[in-house]
Amino acid sequence: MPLKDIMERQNKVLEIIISSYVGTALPVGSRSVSKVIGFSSATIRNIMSDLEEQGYITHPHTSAGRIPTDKGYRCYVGSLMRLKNIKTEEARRIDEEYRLKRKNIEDIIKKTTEILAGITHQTGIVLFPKFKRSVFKRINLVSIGRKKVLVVLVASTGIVRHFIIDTKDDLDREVEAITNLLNSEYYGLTIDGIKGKLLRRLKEERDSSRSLIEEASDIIDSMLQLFQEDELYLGGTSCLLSQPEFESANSVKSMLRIFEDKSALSRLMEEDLEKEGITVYIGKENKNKDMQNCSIVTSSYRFKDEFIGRLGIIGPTRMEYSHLIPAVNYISEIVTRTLNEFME
Amino acid sequence: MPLKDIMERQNKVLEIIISSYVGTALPVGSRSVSKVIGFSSATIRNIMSDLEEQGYITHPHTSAGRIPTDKGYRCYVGSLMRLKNIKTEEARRIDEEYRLKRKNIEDIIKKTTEILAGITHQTGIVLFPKFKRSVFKRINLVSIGRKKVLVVLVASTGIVRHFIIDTKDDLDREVEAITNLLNSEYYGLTIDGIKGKLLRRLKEERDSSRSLIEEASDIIDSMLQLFQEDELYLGGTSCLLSQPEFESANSVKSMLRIFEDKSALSRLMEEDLEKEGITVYIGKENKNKDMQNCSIVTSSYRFKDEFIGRLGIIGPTRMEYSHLIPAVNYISEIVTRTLNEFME
DNA sequence: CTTAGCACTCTAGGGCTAAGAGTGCTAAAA
DNA sequence: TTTTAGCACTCTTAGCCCTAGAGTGCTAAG
Repeated sequence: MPLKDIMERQNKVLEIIISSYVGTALPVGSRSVSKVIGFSSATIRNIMSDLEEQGYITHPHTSAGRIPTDKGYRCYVGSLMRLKNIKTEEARRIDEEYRLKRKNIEDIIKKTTEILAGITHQTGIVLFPKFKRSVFKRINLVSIGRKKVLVVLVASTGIVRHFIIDTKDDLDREVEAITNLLNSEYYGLTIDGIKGKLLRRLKEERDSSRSLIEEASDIIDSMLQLFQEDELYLGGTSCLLSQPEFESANSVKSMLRIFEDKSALSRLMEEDLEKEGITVYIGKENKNKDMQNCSIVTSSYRFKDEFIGRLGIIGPTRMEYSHLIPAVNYISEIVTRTLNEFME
Repeated sequence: MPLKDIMERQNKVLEIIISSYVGTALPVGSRSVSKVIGFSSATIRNIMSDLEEQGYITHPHTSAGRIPTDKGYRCYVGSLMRLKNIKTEEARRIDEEYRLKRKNIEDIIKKTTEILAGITHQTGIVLFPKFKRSVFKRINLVSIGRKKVLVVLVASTGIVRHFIIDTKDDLDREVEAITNLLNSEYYGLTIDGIKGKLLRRLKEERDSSRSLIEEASDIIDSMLQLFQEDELYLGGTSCLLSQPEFESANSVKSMLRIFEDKSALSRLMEEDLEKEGITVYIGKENKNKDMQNCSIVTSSYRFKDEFIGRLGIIGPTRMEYSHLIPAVNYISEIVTRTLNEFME
């Protein structure tokens, strides 16, 4: 038999093993594969033996069937798998959710985690839009007490951030002037742009209207601090736990550690922010130890052709990639559309 | 022996059982109690038998020591327990955390969940200050596009909420007028007050400056919606899980369900909002099934003598009440002070 | 009322066994 | 040369029995 056919048969067997294991979480024996593919169980055993040698599948123990390795899943996701179209029923449900008017971006993002979880039955993850990356649209200072000013920032993406600062002097009268100054000076710049421009200004105008500039400088400092923060939202953390891989308390705990210390997840998503399309990390491909039994499927969403955030799911490596990858993709497109529509 | 002494000895034994069990999570045998109290193990067994009959302790099985029942803990918390003073080291740590300048209330509240968890080694819970209950201080409308207005609300407590509304007309010019109108009309009222006043206004001025009033009405509607939401923050969800009661995956899952569906917890805390001092719910005293292996210790925090929110901890019924109750109390006092100072 | 003594109960853990699932190898069949 | 049938082998799982140990409850004596 020519080499091509051997490969093809191996692939077919691997595919059968994976799709069976993904559904049942039970090791797959040669007999059950033989029923699907037509060859005898002995032949299948030979093929399986080859697949195991090449590292695509393993044994939990001698007398058990085979289960896919991370490498097996990777091969499946990379070439074997046929992506399924998202079900019209699901698409309808998603569309419906986003058709409802939302009152701010936080609202949209939080809802998105729930939708991700609801559709995929995994835990939904959304990295909040990066304020840092979006351009500055509007600042408003509101005096709310003696020497207390509320600063409200609006980015072009519609993200709003606010913080309260204590000013050196009572600024009640000057609030409007500073607001106007900041707005006209910095409109349309990114945060980095604002910072640069501010520093130049400070050098040029050492003497004139000093206190105003100083106050503005304080405000920008607070802003910069505020934007360092990553915000990561999770949804459907408990629906995951009905999966058999979380029968042991230990695996549940490592999952919880992931959920609680969000920094690892958020770093991971941030690194891939600029990546077009879907990214999949399978098991050991994750650097974080707690995540090495998990797969993570993510995709970035955009605002006016700029990637501003990323969303996806995390679950056991045994997940229905062929179905979930299109789902994540679809949701990221809808989020993109919704955010763009939200700001017209 | 007079009745009083019998009672006293029973109490003493119950206290020993509880404080031992709280520390080790191991059933307490008669011999170990006898070592502490001086009587022989046989005597202790008699006393234990009485305590069991009265429902304060049980057996996991015949040949095991005793463990406290919910009723036992209740009795301990209600009368037996001697509250310990908070350790100066802990108090110092807490004070330090709150001395750092925070940039907004969300920040303070989130930090508080972490501090609660860090000090008590349970999961920290904070019910966000009720916007509904605080009086209106400042509203700001910011035009951020054609027919899009950002509404920023500031309550006297310093809580800030924002939402974006679509207006019927392009309001760019009128934004300031509406802002001023709303500010002067409604300053110092609660939400309910604003609603009432608005409705009266609408009736009186059927003809004059109609569109203005209509716009204002829209805004208030969105506001009212926004304040229905409860916000509950949790911290230290995974530190709990090192406790032996969470060895079984099932118990972990029911805990996760509590964490994920926050509405039950938040309802519970809201109900007790007006209660002075510490509230403790032990095991079956909780109506929610998932919580029946847990105890919840909470206390309200205030703004200017008004209860505005509530904070506390949730953990296994086996917790060090004598130590944790003062800790929760202390933190609620510090949060009260911090919030009041934050707005002077 | 307290205590010593003793029989009794129950759990946890180890060792053993049998059933079942699935493999790997070999030799025969296609 | 590839496929298949057959069979011995391995390993897990569940159940069973047993023992050691912890702790009780009861009784009778102090």
